[in-house]
Amino acid sequence: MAYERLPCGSSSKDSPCFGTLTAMLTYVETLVMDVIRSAYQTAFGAEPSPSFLVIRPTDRPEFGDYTSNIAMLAASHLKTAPRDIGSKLLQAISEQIESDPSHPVSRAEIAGPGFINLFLEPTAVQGSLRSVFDNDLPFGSSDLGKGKTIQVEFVSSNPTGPLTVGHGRQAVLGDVLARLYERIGYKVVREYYFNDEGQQIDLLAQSLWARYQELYGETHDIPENGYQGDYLILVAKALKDEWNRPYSQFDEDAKSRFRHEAVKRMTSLIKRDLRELDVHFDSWFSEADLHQAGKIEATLQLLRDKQGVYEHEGATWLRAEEHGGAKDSVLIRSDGRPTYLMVDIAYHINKHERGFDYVLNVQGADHHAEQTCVKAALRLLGYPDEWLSYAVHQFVSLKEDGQVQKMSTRAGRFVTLHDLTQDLGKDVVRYFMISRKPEAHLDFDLDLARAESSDNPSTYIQYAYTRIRSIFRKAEFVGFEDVNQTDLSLLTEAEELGLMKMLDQFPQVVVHAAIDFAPHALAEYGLNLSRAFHAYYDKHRVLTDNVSLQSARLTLLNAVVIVLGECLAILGMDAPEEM
RNA sequence: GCGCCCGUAGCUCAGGGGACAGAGCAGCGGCCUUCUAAGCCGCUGGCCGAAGGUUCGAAUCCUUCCGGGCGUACCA
Repeated sequence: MAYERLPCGSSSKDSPCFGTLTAMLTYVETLVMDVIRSAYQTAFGAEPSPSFLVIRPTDRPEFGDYTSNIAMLAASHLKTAPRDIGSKLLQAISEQIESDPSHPVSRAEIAGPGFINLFLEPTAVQGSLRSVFDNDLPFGSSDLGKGKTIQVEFVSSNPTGPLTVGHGRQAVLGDVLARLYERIGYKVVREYYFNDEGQQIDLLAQSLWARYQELYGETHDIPENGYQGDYLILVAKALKDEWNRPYSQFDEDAKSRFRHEAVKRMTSLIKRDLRELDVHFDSWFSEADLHQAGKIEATLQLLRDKQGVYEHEGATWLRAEEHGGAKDSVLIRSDGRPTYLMVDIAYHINKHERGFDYVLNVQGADHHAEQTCVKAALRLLGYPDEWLSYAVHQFVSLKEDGQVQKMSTRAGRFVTLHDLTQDLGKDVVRYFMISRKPEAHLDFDLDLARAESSDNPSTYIQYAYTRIRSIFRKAEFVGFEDVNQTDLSLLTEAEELGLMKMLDQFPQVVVHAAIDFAPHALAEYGLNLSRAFHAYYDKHRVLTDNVSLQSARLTLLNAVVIVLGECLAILGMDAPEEM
C-alpha cells in the first residue's frame, strides 16, 4: 500500500488528521498514478504539482477504468489548451506502452474537454486481487494512526432513564467510528461519561419516590421537570418488594436511598441496552469524581490565570466569544454552583492529563453551542485545536405507516432502544442507524427494517456473505495457502474485473469513513459490493468442471468474503454462515 | 434576530468542482430440474428548493432568498 501526503487545506471537517489530509493510494491507483506522473514528466520535463495528480475510477465503461483531469488542471500553469496537453500526455503514454510489455494500461484516450481515459490490462486489475491476501495487516487496515491513542467518548447519557432510539444512533455511530479508527492504526479507548449526582439525579430520586408512594395509595405529584416515564413504576415495584415499607417523607434518609437505587438501576438498564446492541465501553467516567477531586476549582483557576473569565451580575463568565466560542457563557452561577460547561471543561483537562493523543466526542446537534465553548476554553489554555474533535449527529425519528413520532425522555414519550433492539435485532438496528450520514436527520423506516427479505439492506449484505460461505462448504474450500498458485488471468469476465476494482477501493473507503466521520460510506460500500456479488453469482457459475477456473473464482470470492466480513465487522454486524 | 445542519425520483437517501444525475422502497413486467429466489434482469419515474455569481466546467464552491430541524438557559 502506498501513501502520499498532501496539504490538508480543503478539508473543513473537524477530524484528527494531523493538519494534513493523508491520501492513500490503492494497488490499482498506484499503477495509474505512476503512469500519469511519468507521462507528464516525459511530456513537459518537470514533476507535476501534486494538486494536478487527480485520478478517479470512471462511472461509465466507455470512459475506461480510470480517468484523469490533469490536462484541465494544468492548463493555466502550462499556458496550453487542455486538449493539447492531453495529446502530449497520450503520446507519452503510448511510448510507455510500446516500450514496456507489462505496462498496466492497454490503451488511453482523450475525451470531452480533455479527460485522459485509461483502459487497464486485466493483469493490472488481477494484481490487485493478490494484494487482498498479501498484506501484513488485514486488507483494509492501515497504520495511518501510528499507534497514537484516541479516546472516543459517546452516549454519555445520564442515568435517569432507559436509552432511547436517539441514544442508539449515537451508540452505533461512536462504536463504528471507534472500530474504524482501530482499523487505521489508532489505539482506541471508548469512554462513557455519566453524572451520578446533582440536580437531575435529585429529580430522578424524587420522581421515583413519588411512584413508590403511589404504590402505598398516596398520591404525590412528580416534580415539575421530573421524570414522568412509566419505567420508574417498575423500579418502584421492585423496591417495594425488597423494602416492604413506606417512606412517607422525602427526608435525607429517603433521598439518599432513592437516589442510590435509582442510579444503580438506571445504570444497569443502560448497560443492558448497550450490551444488546453489542456496544461496549472500556471506561465509565463519573462526573462526581471531578467534583470530589477539586478539579472544578483548579480548572477555574487555570482559566483565571489566562484572563479567560470575568464576573457579571454575581456569576462567573467564560470569555468564549473572543476565542471562537458561540457566546460568552456562565461557568459559576451566582449561587456558587458550577454549570455543566464548567464541569465539561474540567473533564477535558482530565482527558488531556490522562495522555490521550486525540479526543473525539460524539454528540447530538443540540450541543453545538456547548462544543464551541469547550473548544474556546481549551484554546485559551493553549491546547492544539486538532486535539479535540466533535462528530456531531442529528436526531432520529421513527417512521411507521408514514407516521413520524417525536420523542422526549422527560415527558416519558419515547420508544426505547431496548424495545427497538428486541423488535428488530441488533444487526438491523445497527445497519439502519449507520446508513445515513451523521449530519442528516435520520428517518428510521420501521416497516422496511422489519422486512425479512432482500428489501432490507441489512439482510441483503449478510445474505451475500452467507451465499459465498455456502459455496465454500460445498467446494470444501478452506482458503489458499499461496494465492500465487492460482491462475488469476482466467478472471476476465466484466463482472469479475468489476468486483476486483471494487475490492481495490476498500482501504480507501475505510480511511474516508474514519477521518471524514462518514461511516455511512462503509454501509453504502457494503451494499454495493453485495449487489455486485449477487449479480455475478446469478450470471456465472463458480463450481464447474474446469478446475483452474473454479480455483480462480474461489479465490475471487475468498477476497469478496474477506472484505464483506470486514465491512460487517466494522459495522458491528454478525456474518452468518447460514441463513 | 443571530449561529449550526438539512432541502436531489411519489417515499427514504447516496453523490459534495468534471463528461448523459445514482441506489433502495413503492409501481409495472420477466427469471428457480444447475453453487441458498432472504437472489437476478428489465421498464416507469428528476428544471438536484429559487435566483444571482465564481469557473473551461456547478447538484457540488460563494452570496441572497424560501422551506424544515436544532441551538441561541445562571438546563444537562
